[in-house]
Amino acid sequence: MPKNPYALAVSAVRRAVLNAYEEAVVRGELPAGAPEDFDVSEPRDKGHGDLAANFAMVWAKALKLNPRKVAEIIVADIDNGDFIEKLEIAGPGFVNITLTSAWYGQTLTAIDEAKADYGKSDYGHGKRVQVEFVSANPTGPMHLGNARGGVLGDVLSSIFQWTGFYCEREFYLNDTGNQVDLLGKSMESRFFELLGDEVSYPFPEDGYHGDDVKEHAKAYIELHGDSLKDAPEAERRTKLRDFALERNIARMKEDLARYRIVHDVWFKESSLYGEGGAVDIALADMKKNDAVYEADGALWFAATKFGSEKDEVLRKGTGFYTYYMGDIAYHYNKFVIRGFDTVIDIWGADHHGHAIRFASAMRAIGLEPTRLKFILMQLVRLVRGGEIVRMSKRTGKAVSLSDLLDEIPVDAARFFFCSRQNDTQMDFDLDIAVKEDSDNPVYYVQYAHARICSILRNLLAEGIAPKPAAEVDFTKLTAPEELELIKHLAKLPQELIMAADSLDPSRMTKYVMETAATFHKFYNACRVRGEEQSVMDARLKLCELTAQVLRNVLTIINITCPDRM
RNA sequence: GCGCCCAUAGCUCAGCUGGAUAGAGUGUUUGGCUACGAACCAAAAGGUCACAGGUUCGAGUCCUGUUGGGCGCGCCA
Repeated sequence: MPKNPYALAVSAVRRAVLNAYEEAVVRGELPAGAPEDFDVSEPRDKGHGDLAANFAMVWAKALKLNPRKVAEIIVADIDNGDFIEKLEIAGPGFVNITLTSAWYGQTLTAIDEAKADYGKSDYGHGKRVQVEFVSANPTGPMHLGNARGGVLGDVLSSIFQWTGFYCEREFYLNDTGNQVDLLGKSMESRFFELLGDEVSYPFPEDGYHGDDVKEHAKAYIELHGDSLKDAPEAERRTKLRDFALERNIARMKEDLARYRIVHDVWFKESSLYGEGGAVDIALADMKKNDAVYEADGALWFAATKFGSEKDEVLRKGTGFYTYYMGDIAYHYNKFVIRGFDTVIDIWGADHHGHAIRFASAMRAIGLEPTRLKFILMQLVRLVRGGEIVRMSKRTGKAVSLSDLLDEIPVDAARFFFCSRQNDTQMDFDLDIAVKEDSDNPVYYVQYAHARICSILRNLLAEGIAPKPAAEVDFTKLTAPEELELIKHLAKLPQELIMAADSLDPSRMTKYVMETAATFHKFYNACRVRGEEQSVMDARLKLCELTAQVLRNVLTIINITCPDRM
């Protein structure tokens, strides 16, 4: 498994401090009873060293001593080990730590050993995680919310895979229920229209008015003729509905593939129903837990017994199950039947009420609610020329994912949607996204990579290639810009772990932008070509490894990493 | 009415889960290529972190209230 240089430094510091404390207690210099928990992290201000520890301030209260006094005692007798160069007491009692050149060298060596795997860890210990995302209604084209959720889910899944989880990407296909029936009715109406009968089946008031339905109906007639005209109504609607669904699903898969998203599983809602299906099993469980009752001709979930504010209908008076029941059965299937340890559902923020209510459903089927996590995305608004864009110019309907991809490159779209935290509302500025220059952050990052490739090419043309890490003297790297860059590269594995913990893929775009910025600063401060041999070797290696890190992160975000641009 | 989310520089956003003098990008002003890619870098300017309390060594970050914006409260999905 690749190393995590940042975590190694942090734990080395922590161990050294705790050891020094134990010895101080034995000598009677400090009282026992200090809490073990304290923070070792990178200080905000770079002038405060590579790492800073706050143990003195955390302990001061418990030990009834002045924080600076505590710090002095610990620092006076600490064993520096391999990684700590020096410790300084500062401010109210912070201890600032400078790391040794050995640590910097080991960091670069670790990256060189792991290469395309650098960043990976076994943090997840193979735990099974499922990320369900997009799950767009198959009654029409995907919208911008799906575009945002698509990238979030896709990148989050990659983050889980990089941090040692087993992760599947899933699309929940709502192929049954009112909305889909309405699609069947809309198809039926278009079908008769095309056959010249506009009166027998008037278009449903709340039907799907889009041209896509007309096209589906036309295609059906071209393929199968008009035989359905005389078929029983139910059969006709079902056939037309399924035909439209299949075509919509195929189109969604195409659009998603174009967007570089491939789901492992497309799970059909309809498969939950029927004899012995997940609905039956989950319902039996709920009955066992005394969670259901009948009233007013409907079957109810006694959600108030499980923490909700009001009860919910599971089976309507019509005999059909509600979406809620389907969703309970679906999650029963995920956890109990398929054995996922954790499930992440990525939904639009308009579903947050449902997300909150779902905790009681989890309890009712005997599952710990925290195993199910929701990411609720706020709305996306398109902005062009300072104005909010509501409709697509071409179709007059809401802007769809494929409309968006017609207009801007996939790299830019993915990077942009991944660059904001999911709980913020976001404005997508088309003017910037469409620009292929440095205003667009994705090019800033790609430029850094192309620039490094150019350096490597130029030197290779002169017969100079990067050497293996073991043959490079990294102690030659001493400039602040060099050390900053190495420190930043060291953080990738930890950054991935934090992204997995906080379910926040935007950390990766932030990280890679900072990687690019840190490199550009180094580039402007330090030359590679023409320096003394050992310095050149070290800097060239640093360039090569920076490019490697950029590639690894861009692979996670799944955007291209050009050698030239 | 009740519930969830949000509010940080003119604009778009960070702020490492409570740390030291609140940071980037963009826009404005200025400087840096006969030297590895100037799609870059450096500097200046720009702030009552919506408002008022509270918690503690320490609050943009946590708790309460207020204001303003988004969303939700169905035998819809």
